Amino acid sequence: MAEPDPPSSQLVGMLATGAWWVGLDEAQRGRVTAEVEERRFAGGTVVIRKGETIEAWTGVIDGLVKMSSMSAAGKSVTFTGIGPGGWFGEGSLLKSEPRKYDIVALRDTRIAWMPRATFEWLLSTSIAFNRFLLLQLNERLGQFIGMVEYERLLEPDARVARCLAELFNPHLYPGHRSELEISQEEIGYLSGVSRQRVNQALQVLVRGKLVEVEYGSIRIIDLAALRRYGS
DNA sequence: TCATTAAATTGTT
DNA sequence: AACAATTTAATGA
Repeated sequence: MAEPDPPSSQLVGMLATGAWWVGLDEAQRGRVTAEVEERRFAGGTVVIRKGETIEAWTGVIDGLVKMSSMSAAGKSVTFTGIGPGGWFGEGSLLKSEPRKYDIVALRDTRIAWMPRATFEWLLSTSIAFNRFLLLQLNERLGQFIGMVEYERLLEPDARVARCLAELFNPHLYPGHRSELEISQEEIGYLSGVSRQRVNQALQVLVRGKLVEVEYGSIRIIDLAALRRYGS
């Protein structure tokens, strides 16, 4: 389920795409590389369960996870998806609180696992790391504020559009990706829309030249237009 | 390399 | 939710 692995080249590459990495000196980079490990999760399995005390800062190397909450009745509500290059869990680490949401792998996913000690050490020694966290927290705040709006007001087309825009947020998920391997079913999970409706919405977005759809993947053409879609 | 088959994904109703 | 069509992946000759 979650067996540690020696650091792969992709893990190192993923670390290097983070904006905070550039601000670290050699010694700091060395310690981070030595202490971060890689863990694999099969699709559908829980990476971090709601209520668990978090002992690591975590980032997506490869794959896709969703941040969601399950009601007692078994209904799940998804808050956001996190793709390659994205980090999460800093909130729970900073507050030393148990996680408030489940993190579930939507498909086979490799996670970069930075122990709490490493995280706190970076926090107390690197200004670049602090700046990165501030930016990330601010981005997420904006993202969730926007979500309150779209959860209630927007029609399905717009919800899918904004969901995609979030997935390609350059601050939260760096690396100049314009294409993401994600099925329409997965987009449905993330945006709270049925797969069939996702299909319809995507066709509208394709006609509007906002995205291109290929088998099993989406390419973003006009990110700015996706962001403001429906408002 | 090519053909066959199974599995995943998409498009439609 | 069900179904058909399409694409990909896996298998073996």
